[in-house]
Amino acid sequence: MSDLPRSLRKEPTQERSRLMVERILEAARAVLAEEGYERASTNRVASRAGISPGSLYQYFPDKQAVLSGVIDRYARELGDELTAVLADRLDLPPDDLVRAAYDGLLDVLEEHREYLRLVTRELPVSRVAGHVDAAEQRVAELVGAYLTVSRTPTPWPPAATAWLLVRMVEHLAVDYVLQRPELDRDVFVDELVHLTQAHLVRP
Amino acid sequence: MSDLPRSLRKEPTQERSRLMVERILEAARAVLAEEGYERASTNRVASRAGISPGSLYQYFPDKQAVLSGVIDRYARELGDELTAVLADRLDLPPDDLVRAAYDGLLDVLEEHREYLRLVTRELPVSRVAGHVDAAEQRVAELVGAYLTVSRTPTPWPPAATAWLLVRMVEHLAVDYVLQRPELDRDVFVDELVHLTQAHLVRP
DNA sequence: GCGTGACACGAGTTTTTGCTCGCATACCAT
DNA sequence: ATGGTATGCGAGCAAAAACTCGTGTCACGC
Repeated sequence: MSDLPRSLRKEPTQERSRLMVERILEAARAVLAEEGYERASTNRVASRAGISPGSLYQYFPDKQAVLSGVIDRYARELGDELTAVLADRLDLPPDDLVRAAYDGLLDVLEEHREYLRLVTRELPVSRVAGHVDAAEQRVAELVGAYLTVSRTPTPWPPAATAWLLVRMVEHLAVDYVLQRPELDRDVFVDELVHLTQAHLVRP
Repeated sequence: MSDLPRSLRKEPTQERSRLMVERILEAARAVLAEEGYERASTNRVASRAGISPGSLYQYFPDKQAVLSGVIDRYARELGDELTAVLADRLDLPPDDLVRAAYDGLLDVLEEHREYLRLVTRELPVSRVAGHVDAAEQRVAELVGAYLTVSRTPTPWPPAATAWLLVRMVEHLAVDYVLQRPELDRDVFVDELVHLTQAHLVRP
């Protein structure tokens, strides 16, 4: 029932109200992306959505809940796609797996480039951290589980290795997508694979 | 003289006014760190500094200038220390250089942990980007110059190699300092060195 | 059809924001 | 001392913010 503790003020029951929540979140995303964090006021979001402020507050208890909604949806979406991409490639032979996974990762990030910029550049990280951490956690767990199950020999405890690899690859991949440096994509992916193997395979 | 184009409204000439600018920046830093970005209003900063709003606007043209001042000072400070630490170790034998540099890097970051959290977690990155980019640029240039001068064989153009190394090491080091994972510091530094060499030395 | 609750509205309240301005005080050269 | 300039004050303004509430509309079960 009310399993959304303070994220939504009331459960939308009719179809049009579900659509209303949709419009609000979409408008919030657009305002955030186009006008920045400081100008993302509830009034502006409502106006952009073509609705009245009152309607917004019918579903969201406060401004923070609206922004959280945007981030949450995105983090969940991206987390879903990432874990799906990884899971999809889990049965490949280990030699191809890492490259295929990073290739898929870049695809997903490219696809959500705009949204990625919004969450990582436009919002104060502290407001995003909780939601994004959850998504990162899922990926790190998946990686850790794979390392354990596949009995890949790891130089560190699997959790620590997963931490390092996920952090390293994620940051580099996000920077690559957002900054588009003069660096061929295949060369870049090769390097991610190379670095990963360098960590895993010790002399 | 007026080499601070629009950052300060007027050049503080007397001693007490220089102290006032100081108090404002310190108060802004404290409010930002303790209460977060949204609550960092000019009134609150002035009140925290124990001065009047009017005095704040005597030196800063607008709110943005105050926040910029905080970030700018920090970015400059950190950039100075980082380049100093690196430059200091530039004459070490290449085998020790990288490790010594990363060790120094971690020292500097640890030392500024609070400030680091403020700039990387509390502020919208888009507001920080310009200032931090400058500091990162200095470091990347230094690394690129070293690679060129020392005739270190690089798999990529020096600029691209510098980009990858700086991004990788910086992100991992910042995450390490801010998240304090269960990972021995020496082991971590060793790994940074290992990864660096893995990139530089190709099979 | 019709009544009842869900839904949407938007003018309006209250609070906070960024910022100014007239006036008081402190400083320094003379 | 004295005058002028630099500095500091804080009440207060206009704009914008978050959020409410009384009123009206819709849609669905009966």
